[in-house]
Amino acid sequence: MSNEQAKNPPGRPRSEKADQAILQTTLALLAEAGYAAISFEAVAARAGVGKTTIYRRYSSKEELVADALESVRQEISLPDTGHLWRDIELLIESASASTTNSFGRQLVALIVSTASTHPHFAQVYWNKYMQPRQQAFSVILERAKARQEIGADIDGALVFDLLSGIMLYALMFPPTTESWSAYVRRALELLLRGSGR
Amino acid sequence: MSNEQAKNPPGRPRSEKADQAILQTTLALLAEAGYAAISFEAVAARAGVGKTTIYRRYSSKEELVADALESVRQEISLPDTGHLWRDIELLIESASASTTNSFGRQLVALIVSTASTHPHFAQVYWNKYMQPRQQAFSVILERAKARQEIGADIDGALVFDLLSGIMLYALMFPPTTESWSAYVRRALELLLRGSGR
Amino acid sequence: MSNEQAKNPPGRPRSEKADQAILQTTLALLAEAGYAAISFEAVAARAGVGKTTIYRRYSSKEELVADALESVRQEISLPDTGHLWRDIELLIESASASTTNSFGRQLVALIVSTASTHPHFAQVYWNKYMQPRQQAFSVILERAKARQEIGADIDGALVFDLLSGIMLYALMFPPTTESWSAYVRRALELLLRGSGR
Amino acid sequence: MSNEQAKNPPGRPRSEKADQAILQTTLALLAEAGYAAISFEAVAARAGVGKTTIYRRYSSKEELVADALESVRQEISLPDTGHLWRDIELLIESASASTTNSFGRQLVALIVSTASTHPHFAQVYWNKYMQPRQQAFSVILERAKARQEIGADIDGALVFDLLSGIMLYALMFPPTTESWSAYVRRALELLLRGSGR
DNA sequence: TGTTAAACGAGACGGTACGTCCTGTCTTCTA
DNA sequence: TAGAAGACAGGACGTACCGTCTCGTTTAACA
Repeated sequence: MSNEQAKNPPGRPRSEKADQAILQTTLALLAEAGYAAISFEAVAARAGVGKTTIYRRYSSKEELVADALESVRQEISLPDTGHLWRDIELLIESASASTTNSFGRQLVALIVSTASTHPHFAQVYWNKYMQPRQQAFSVILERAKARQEIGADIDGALVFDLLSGIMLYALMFPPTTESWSAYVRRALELLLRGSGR
Repeated sequence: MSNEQAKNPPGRPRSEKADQAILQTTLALLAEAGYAAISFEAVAARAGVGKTTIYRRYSSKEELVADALESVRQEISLPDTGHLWRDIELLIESASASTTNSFGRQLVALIVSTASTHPHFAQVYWNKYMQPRQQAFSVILERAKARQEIGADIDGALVFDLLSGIMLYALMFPPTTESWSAYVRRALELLLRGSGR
Repeated sequence: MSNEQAKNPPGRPRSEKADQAILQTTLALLAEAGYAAISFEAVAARAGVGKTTIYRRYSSKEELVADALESVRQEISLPDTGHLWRDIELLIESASASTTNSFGRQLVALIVSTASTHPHFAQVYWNKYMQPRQQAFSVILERAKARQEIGADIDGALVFDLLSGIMLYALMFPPTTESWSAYVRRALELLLRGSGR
Repeated sequence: MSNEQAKNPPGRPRSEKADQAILQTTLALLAEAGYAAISFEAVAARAGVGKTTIYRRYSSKEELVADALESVRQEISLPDTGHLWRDIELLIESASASTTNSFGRQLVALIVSTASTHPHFAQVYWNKYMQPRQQAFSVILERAKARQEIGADIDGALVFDLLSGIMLYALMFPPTTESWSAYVRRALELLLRGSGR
């Protein structure tokens, strides 16, 4: 077949070094000064790269940042202590840990900021960060079902979504009468109440 | 008493007309072209007002928009059909209605966009838009408790928050396998399941 | 007769104190920071006076400054040593003295700056500063004529004008090969050469 | 040799077209509306050029105008009729001609206005406009000396300066009892009196 | 081993918006 | 009715980025 093998285009190939410099600079700026501080001009200057070189790769700030995020390695640990609550506890703790550092905070803020205006952006975040966690959560609930800690009819994904939703919500409108974590725990209890734990 | 009567400050008082022109122009731009299209320059030009006049009142775009939002009249209807589900249905419908028009959409997007970077912003939105609805929701649940449709121990505010949270969440990460409303309904059912409806 | 006596206008009379404050502040600013630094705003602020109060008196920056200049007391000394050259020497020295201090320098610069665009301005300067000196110079030359130091047909005013002219000229285009005063002296010699000194 | 050949700097070179547009617009504004009407904003708008493009070249209005003046072509005609007075007559006439048009008037006014505050400005004017005329004048006097119309000891440059000076002076303080040209002629006669014409 | 064609860094281009300053006018309260 | 205080519409200032463009210079695959 003709295009089975991607033929090398003529001319000088894209510089891998420039790729790296651009992405790393983008992530660095994101962590240090936030999304608003990212501009093609700033990235180019700091990465020691021409503006054209960036425009050739990305046609908007969002594309650039999305790609930078995609390049970050993520590892999800899947706790398995044999007890539903302890597993969940560990999961939340791990999520919390990756959100409290400077980069994580900026990242969440960024997602919230641009989810509405740049859906593609949220898509990347979903695939890369949320979905794996949703699946991990589901696995944990399946194990709990097998141990008959909770009812078999409960929808793990939905519980995860509700939990994520209220975390998001609490981020925008922080609870005033109790701590953030107490609030989330209360929500979790409500969610699992009917499930005969 | 000394400061019982607020004394007029010296000098020409702020122009009420300018106040109005600024706020209305801001809201108009928000509805028409979105938050990003709002600039002091644009508002000044369209409102027929000097830039200085705006800067005298607001020191940032966010302050300006926050004040504009605060100036919008909001009315919450409190349905009372005698049936929990029908009441909730009506409430959701009304919320949905005020979100589907151009201005509402821009507004929600804006809140989500800036909640993290400008907490004050979210505060205004909470006081003006969310809290009244939370209270309305609580009233409806109280009535349902009185009719023994649901258990007396359920926390209306928390349910409202969880519901709002998942709506927000679904806005950022739209469900792929089912419709938005079906998804929300499923969540609501899960929430009220343990409550002996 | 009706208007023989300037009738007091109704209402509050103009404040003498404000008059003074305005003029002095104007002169101070002129000496300190130059003509360009003078603005109605700046004068008002520093004089502790409303902008309106200044606008009521002067309709342009030039009027204001012209009036301020007019308020400065000037004294011309008329040297009479019995020798033409010594008299001229003293006159030049005195003129030079009143030009070398900060205020004098600013003043001359100002006149040069605005002579073309604001003739009225130069008029004030002429009446107040130049004419008296021209007359003093003429008197000195008349005395020299009486002593037969110079010919009777020489036009003192014209010589003064030529001398002033070249001083002005030398101010704009400073001589490069000799000192300012040597240059002026050379000119003076040329001017009086034909006059049998 | 190393720097014999000026190496091209990296990056896109300055646009010659923009250079021209800026200078011509500056001269046009100067001729039409005077120095005060020149603003970076106005020049940019009318020249169809970004403000930045002008700021990249000039850091002040004065620099800009100085360069614009420097770009104007000037030709000095050197009359040679064989008679001193007729030559001078022609020279003055030519100088007068180039000063009576709109541009010339603005130009002289400008020089006078800013000579004191922006010496560099006067420098350009001197090199470009005055010096050539001073030299032409000297040549004419030299010829007159050769013809023995005037004494050999007369300093042409100084006479020129005195003449220029009184013209300048008469511009600032116009003669009240006689015409401008009669006044200048009288001065010229005084200057050349001792020279046995 | 050259040729060639695209990518590269650098930086200028026409623009838009920023936030500050000043202008000349106006509107209020106080004296 | 003058005065101080200060708000008003307007407009220029000088700066920062935008997204596009034009340079001279690599850099590798193809001829």
